[in-house]
Amino acid sequence: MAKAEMGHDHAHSYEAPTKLTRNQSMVFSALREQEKPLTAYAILDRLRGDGLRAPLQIYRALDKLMEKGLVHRLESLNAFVACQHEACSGHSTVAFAICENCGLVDEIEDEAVNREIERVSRERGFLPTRATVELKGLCAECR
Amino acid sequence: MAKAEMGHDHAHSYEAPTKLTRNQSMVFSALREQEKPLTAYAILDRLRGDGLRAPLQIYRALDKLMEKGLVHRLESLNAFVACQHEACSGHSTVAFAICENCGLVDEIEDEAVNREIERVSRERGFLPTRATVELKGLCAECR
DNA sequence: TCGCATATGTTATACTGTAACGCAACCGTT
DNA sequence: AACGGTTGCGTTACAGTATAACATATGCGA
Repeated sequence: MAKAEMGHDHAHSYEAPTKLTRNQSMVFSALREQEKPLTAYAILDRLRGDGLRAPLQIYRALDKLMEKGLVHRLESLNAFVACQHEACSGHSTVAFAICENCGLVDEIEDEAVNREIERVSRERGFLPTRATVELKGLCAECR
Repeated sequence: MAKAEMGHDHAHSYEAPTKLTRNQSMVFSALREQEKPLTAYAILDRLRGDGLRAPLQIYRALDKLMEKGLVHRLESLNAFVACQHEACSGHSTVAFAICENCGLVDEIEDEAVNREIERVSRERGFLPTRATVELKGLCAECR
């Protein structure tokens, strides 16, 4: 994955792997250290010692990290989690299985689920650009 | 008191239609008059003329309406929409196709999508209690 | 270098949702 | 009808989530 750190030649076919800024890498680290999803304000609390003070600093970093596919937002929790794959470039839909007991999140990429979502959209003439699939329940450890 | 969580097959009949309270029916009417989802505060604004003043009045009514299956919450919008079926109180998962152009929402109940979600959960030992499936894109009219 | 796009810092504010309290209406039992 | 439990209602205050607006700084390409 070490790629084009010194962007000299722009082959525009893949997404450009840009280096993270200081705030972005602090926010990303905070999320990676935690297995569980964190709200923006929880991230802020962890980073106050590192000089971050305002929610906007967190939200801006999160926006960029999501663009890069390094972080996902869990709509049903208003929280954010580090991608468990190698940077989901965002093309394929991912589902999240969220344990209501321990809080762990499993990131699921499943071909058949995506295919059925595509089919049901097509059947209705709906042209999807983004899908949110979040399951709440009990994980294998907690059930 | 305990209702069956799954496999409750009232295909067409509506079940135990408890009467709505005054606030509940005002909130429900506000949602039905609108094709599009409304936030709690948008509902409140529409009902100020009818004597409602506080967000909590809206949220309490919404909670009950969701319990009854008359209203759904759209997590990705922080908004609420009237059920398009006859009270989805059967706990089958519904998906929502949300048009990013016109704001219309199509409520989709699809067997195959649900089956694949069940399967992928089972494969990972995850025991789901609730699923959120929300698609963003362009509806048939707007594409 | 200049110029532009992006990143940052800060303050203030908007939007979304609950806690806690007391009172009122309803309902099933005496 | 009186009691007592449950649910609903109204209000104030507040917690939690997210963005607007503005100013400054930093990096990078022409």
